[in-house]
Amino acid sequence: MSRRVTVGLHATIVAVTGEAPRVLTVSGGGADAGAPALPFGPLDPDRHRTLELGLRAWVREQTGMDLAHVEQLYTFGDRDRGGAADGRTRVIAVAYLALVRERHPGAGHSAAWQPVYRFLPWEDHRGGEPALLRDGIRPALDAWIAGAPPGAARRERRGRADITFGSGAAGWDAERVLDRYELLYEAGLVAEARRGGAAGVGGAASGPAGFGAPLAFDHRRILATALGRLRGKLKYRPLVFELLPETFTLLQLQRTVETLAGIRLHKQNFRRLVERGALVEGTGRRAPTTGGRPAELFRFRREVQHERPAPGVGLPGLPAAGS
Amino acid sequence: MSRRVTVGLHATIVAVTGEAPRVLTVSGGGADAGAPALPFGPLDPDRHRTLELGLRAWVREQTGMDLAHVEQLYTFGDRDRGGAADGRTRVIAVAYLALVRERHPGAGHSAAWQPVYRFLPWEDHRGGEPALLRDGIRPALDAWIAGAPPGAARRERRGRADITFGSGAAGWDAERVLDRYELLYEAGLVAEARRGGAAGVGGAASGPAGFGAPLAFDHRRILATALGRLRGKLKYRPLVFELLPETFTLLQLQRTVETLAGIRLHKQNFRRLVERGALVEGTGRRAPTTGGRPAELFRFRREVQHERPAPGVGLPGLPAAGS
DNA sequence: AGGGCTTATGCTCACGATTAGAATAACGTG
DNA sequence: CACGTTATTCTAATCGTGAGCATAAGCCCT
Repeated sequence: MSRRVTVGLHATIVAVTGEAPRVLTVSGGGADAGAPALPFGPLDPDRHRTLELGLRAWVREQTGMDLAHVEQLYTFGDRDRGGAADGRTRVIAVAYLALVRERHPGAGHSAAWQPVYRFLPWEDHRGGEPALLRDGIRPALDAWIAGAPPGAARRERRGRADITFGSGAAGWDAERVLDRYELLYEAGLVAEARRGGAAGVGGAASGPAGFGAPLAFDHRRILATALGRLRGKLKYRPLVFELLPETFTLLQLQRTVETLAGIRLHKQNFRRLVERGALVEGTGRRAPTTGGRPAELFRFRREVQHERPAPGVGLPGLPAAGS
Repeated sequence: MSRRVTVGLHATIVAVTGEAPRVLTVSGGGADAGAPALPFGPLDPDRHRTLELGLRAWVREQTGMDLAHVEQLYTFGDRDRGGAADGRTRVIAVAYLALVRERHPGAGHSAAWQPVYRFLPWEDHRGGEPALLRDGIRPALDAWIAGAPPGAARRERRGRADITFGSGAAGWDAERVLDRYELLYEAGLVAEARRGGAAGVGGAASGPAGFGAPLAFDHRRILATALGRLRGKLKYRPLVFELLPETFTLLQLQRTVETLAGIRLHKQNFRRLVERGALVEGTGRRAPTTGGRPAELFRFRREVQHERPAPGVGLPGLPAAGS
């Protein structure tokens, strides 16, 4: 007879502390060699009036945390995506992104904050291109490209690698996080690729470890989706402020954006964009000094959302939207 | 006992013919007074290996059409979203956007192409602001605003109306299709709002008809999501070419973009952007004349996708992305 | 054949926005 | 009080866009 369908609700909960973006994880499921997992739980059609409410309930239960900003990311439903306890249930995953300010993992829970760049180390370009990219990933990709039959197939692989990892004429596109993860997956360069095919086969793979730390199930794919979406949305929605305290200095704001975008920004121009966009207003107060001239504390002007069509912090490449 | 969960796969299939964007509909479900519906069907966990394959299977069955470009839009899961035959099944809807070139509704099927702007008439600004907006919607929204208690609540409503319908300082933002539909829904200005609350209550509402033609279930919300996504994505992905024949004139290309974006564009500048972006290449041939100097036929350069990070057709407001 | 209409295509000019960096201000410390 | 550090202001060069003028190349008509 027909298999049952279950809908799982998955949360990518992101905070920024100590100049690193962090994601909240719980201890992972059995078959996946104990890799950490994102908080998740099945939709209860009786108790959960909406998907988002169900997600919030599960997160509260598993991490003791109440979410503020929540948005839906994507729905994953491949038969072999894993996540089914037995083979008789088809598990669909609806993934969400949540942004939180502080890092209180809620006492009495096993949840822990992990640096996002542990799982996606090739995404952090704040100190220039990571060595892992030059010494590890690009050579491995070159081998993968060379592994295709000459001609169209090989050109195809090279084209994809060039555009996603910014090797060609075009530079690094910070938003293509998911494209990069999926390319590495296809090339067999992340551990999850070797759990491959049939769900429940489990067990760690032999051979080289793969780049970055793995997550349970397809949760690293979800994380990549989340980071890509977040990076893209920073440009036209004032999302950063969900991650910052009530008042902050412009440098704090800039560092938070840089942390998420994984690139460094020009200080003076960043300030100008933020101020011209009227995203913030100065409180008279100044921040405790950290070695130099004390900075003024600013506050997010929530009104912008009702004034301008696409308020966001400027990221290079794309000029600020909404004249 | 626990209700069952079903996953529905919904397709918003869009084509552009005769200077109008069109969406493929099938004859609607019973409870909704025969309003047309989008093609959809439940995920079969045994037969459908992926959600997208399931969608394609349902579309082929209901419309005889094979889809090329397909992308996921959003997953709707509110308990009261309708779509359940009985009250004992919880129906989650995964919505997709598909783009097709021609308009062959597949013989022997009840499917039919409907102009998108029949359902969202306030979205077509190619001939200036539609009269419906000035004479119908804005006054109705003003009444809705005035219906809130004075103070914060009323300011809140006015702010939302201003930003979504572009009444304030900021102009019309073509991408906010979903925001506008949801505002009209909340204000009770679309027919679906009166089917309200409990699923299956059905029956047409009394009172004024509401703006635009309704669709079954929450399918107009899905359509609004699709149009908004499409408008946004035109800017940084070469999606238009999925809707055009193999060769086309630059004016055809421009008209197709205008049709979807719902606004008119400056001809010379549009050409410049398309050509500078190297999105197209001229074939030597020229199109059959339509009254003036014959135009050259162009072809989409598929290679761009492997050259530039964000190739798309230029839309005003936002400069073309990807230096 | 030539004038007039229509659409295509090429080009210019003004303006606003962005990039990059110099210059100056304000604080703590030795 | 000079120095290191961070904040903040300002400038110059460059690029991209918005708008419109001018020219080209077909058709139709007289």
